[in-house]
Amino acid sequence: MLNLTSQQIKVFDVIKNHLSLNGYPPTRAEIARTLNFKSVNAAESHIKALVKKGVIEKVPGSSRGIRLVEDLTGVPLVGSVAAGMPITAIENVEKNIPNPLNKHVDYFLRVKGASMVDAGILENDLVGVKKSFQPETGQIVVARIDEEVTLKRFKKIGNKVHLIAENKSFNDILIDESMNFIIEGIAVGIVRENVN
Amino acid sequence: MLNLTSQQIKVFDVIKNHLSLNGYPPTRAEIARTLNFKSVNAAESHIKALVKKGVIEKVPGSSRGIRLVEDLTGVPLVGSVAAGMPITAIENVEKNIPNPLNKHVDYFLRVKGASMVDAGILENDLVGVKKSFQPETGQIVVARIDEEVTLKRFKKIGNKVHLIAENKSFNDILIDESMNFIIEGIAVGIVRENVN
DNA sequence: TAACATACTGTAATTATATACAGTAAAAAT
DNA sequence: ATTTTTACTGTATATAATTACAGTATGTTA
Repeated sequence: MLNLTSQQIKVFDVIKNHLSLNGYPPTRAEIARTLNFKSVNAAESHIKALVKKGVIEKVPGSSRGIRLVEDLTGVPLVGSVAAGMPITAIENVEKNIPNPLNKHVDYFLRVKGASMVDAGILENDLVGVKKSFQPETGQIVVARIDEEVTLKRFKKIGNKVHLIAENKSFNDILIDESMNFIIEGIAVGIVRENVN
Repeated sequence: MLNLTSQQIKVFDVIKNHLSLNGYPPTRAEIARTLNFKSVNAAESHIKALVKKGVIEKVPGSSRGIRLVEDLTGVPLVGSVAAGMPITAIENVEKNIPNPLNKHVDYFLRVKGASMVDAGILENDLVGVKKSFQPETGQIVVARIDEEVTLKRFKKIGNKVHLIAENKSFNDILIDESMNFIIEGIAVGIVRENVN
């Protein structure tokens, strides 16, 4: 997906949007119209460039014969978060997965460790996360403390934030001023790819 | 989806398959070729009938301008199973949901009760199920005992089948000849639509 | 029993679409 | 410094595609 020029990205997005809106790809003329090209050949040339760069495929002779190479539907799955990176940085994204939850999900995060087993969240589960900075007490949140990303239950007592593990063998965390602390989002669902 | 004739179903399936294989709908000529019609107008007439019956939409003047009205992607979600019905009978299907699991799922079944909480499977979780009649010991299965559908861990000891609940307050079930017993499938994944 | 729906074949016309070729111009890579 | 890539306009053409019209035949509904 990299190495695309800004114009090529525009053309790519027109194709992508046309597909999701109409259920079939646009013609050269439709692309040109959308981007105010006065010649259909402008679209054709961009399509050739996109094919050359491997992001789309062409079916020669076939009307609307354009296919997206990568599956861009679904929600990014973040396996582990590299230090100093925003969670959804491309470098962290393993793949895209379809969203089965009937609500908005910004990303899925793979759970490390067993700190939430008593809430029915196991290691390697994928937590559907909605970006949010104002969780309510009782919600399960994705928090970042000193560059480490963790899943805990959020509780505000007075104006102190407690992060509660749902596992007797784990200690709760009390946030204080010395910590580099931020709420990344709220857990809204779970996907488990394996049951044993 | 009902009231379609067998030929109309064939045409509908050609459209559906062409979409999933190629990413765009077929032309009249492609439909005719696939079904060995000698006239493109046979396809055109069937398309008109399908539009009239409300299962597809046409975009007039647009090449390949065919849309499926119902979203047929995804996997059926079965809420509860009516007595005497096969699990995936249309009557039991709540809706279709996209499959986030990287493997084949025949249907999702909504979990009733808390018998599997110690395996991290909570009430109202959606279990992704693959149809199978030969589970291995240790696998979590969907079983039907005397018309009741239940989720348990399968264990074969000698030639006796035990269905183990993963919850101390539940008793295991030992299957005997008097029971009307069948294995419906194997759990391959979980989707939880709500976390609290 | 008439009207309508199903299920096609066959022809034809208009329009939709892909795509090549000929240019121009500027930026980027070699 | 030259080649290549990007980014278009403009023209043209062969073919892809929709869609109407004219039939034939059978089965179903009113």
